[in-house]
Amino acid sequence: MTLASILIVDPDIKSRSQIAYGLRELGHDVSETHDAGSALAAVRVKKPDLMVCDCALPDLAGVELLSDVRGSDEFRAMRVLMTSDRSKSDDVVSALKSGADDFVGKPINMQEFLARVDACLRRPANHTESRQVRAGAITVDTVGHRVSVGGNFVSLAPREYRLLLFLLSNQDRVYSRKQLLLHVWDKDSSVGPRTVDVHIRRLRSLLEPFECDGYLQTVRGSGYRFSLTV
Amino acid sequence: MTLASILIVDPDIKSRSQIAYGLRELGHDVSETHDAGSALAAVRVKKPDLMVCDCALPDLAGVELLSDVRGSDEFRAMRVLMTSDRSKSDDVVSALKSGADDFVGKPINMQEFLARVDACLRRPANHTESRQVRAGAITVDTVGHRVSVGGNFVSLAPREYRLLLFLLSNQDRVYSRKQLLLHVWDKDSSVGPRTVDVHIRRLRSLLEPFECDGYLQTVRGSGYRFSLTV
DNA sequence: CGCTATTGTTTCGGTTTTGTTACACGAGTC
DNA sequence: GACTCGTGTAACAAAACCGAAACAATAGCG
Repeated sequence: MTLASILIVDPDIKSRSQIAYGLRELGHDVSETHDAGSALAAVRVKKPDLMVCDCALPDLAGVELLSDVRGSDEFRAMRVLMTSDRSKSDDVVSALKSGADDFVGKPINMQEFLARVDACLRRPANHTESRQVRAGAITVDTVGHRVSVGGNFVSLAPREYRLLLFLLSNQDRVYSRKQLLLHVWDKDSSVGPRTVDVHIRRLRSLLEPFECDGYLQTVRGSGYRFSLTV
Repeated sequence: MTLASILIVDPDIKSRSQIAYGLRELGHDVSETHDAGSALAAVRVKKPDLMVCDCALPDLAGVELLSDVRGSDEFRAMRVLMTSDRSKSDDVVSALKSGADDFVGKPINMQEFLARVDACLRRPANHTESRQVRAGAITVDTVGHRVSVGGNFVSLAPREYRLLLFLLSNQDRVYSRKQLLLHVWDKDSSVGPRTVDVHIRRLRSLLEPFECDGYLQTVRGSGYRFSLTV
């Protein structure tokens, strides 16, 4: 990643333009915003490789913006380098703990800053997707598309997999057949509601050898629910 | 990585013991050395997860020790955090450029230091462009573009090689045909998705004599995956 | 230029998956 | 207890999907 798209979030025009200048010198594609709101908008549009963000923003703490980004599936992989006044030494710790890739104190030493930016971009993305969804003995590896129950791999048909994953990620909630069709089947598919029953049954019989079939619960008159408690 | 094995390389007893104390407080397994020579020996024996190394060593520049480590296949993955007197501002840049994972200036702010150590350990190993990629009996030499299975060299066509290497370096992940086309074929090439099937098949038949064809797994409805576990 | 290795396409056939339907069962209600 | 509605179960047929193989196009090489 030699040339990157970088977003600077800093309310202070002076340091913002100083940073922007240094990065543009190196050929990076730089955008600038002054608060968290416009930063989020810019992130959605530009999908930058790196966000350089000050800890003190007018509308939201920089660390909270960071948490927001790390919490979203879509932008979790984006690198984030936080900055802050050197006097506020707590910021370093809280920024790094919240998942910042690096931190640079102000006033900025441009040589160091650029070296750290480079290092950030060179590194493989850190905060990768959350892989596993778990419930009791059941584990679903969403990246490897694998399901294991009590350590044994269980092979599921595609639709069974999607159904189980959906129910597992939304435990303790009842879904009507119609709702399940909406979420697990294609939105426009015209499939009879009894189809859901059949798939629930198939899932149950697959989970039965491990005594996990009870987690798929029928709610008479309403639909189905996944829950560990009876 | 909550508890780590950490090696401190610093000629100055004071800062060395200060650092060691802070790390031990957190429960890490800490060793100490004072120069590059004993550091290399210690690295070989202890295989630490992280080396904290000062830039000014009596027998060798800290940055050169870093380069040595990064140059070896065996220890490339070790994290390295460099330290140096804050006045010597060049050190930051040269350390990061040489592949340090992070840098902290002295005098050390212990809170910041520990947060940065944590961040280092949390991150996936960075400098992993190792010469060899391995999985089970399969070894891919990325420099010599050679593949051996159980000691026997296997000759692969270019595309087969790229496909195998890609899947091997991303084990246990399912890739759709589209994704594979994106990664293994050229980004804009308009190639039919079934082409992937054919290449998977060819790879399988090449691996079959060594009973490794099972590692290339079909995930019905989703794509393919390389995995050592069935 | 001609040969060969590589690469992509297509077709065919078998298997798995999937939705439907028919029927049995069982809980709740009167 | 009998009736009814909703659900469980099993069998079946259609559709989707993948593996295998044959074939065509292309590139590389002498």
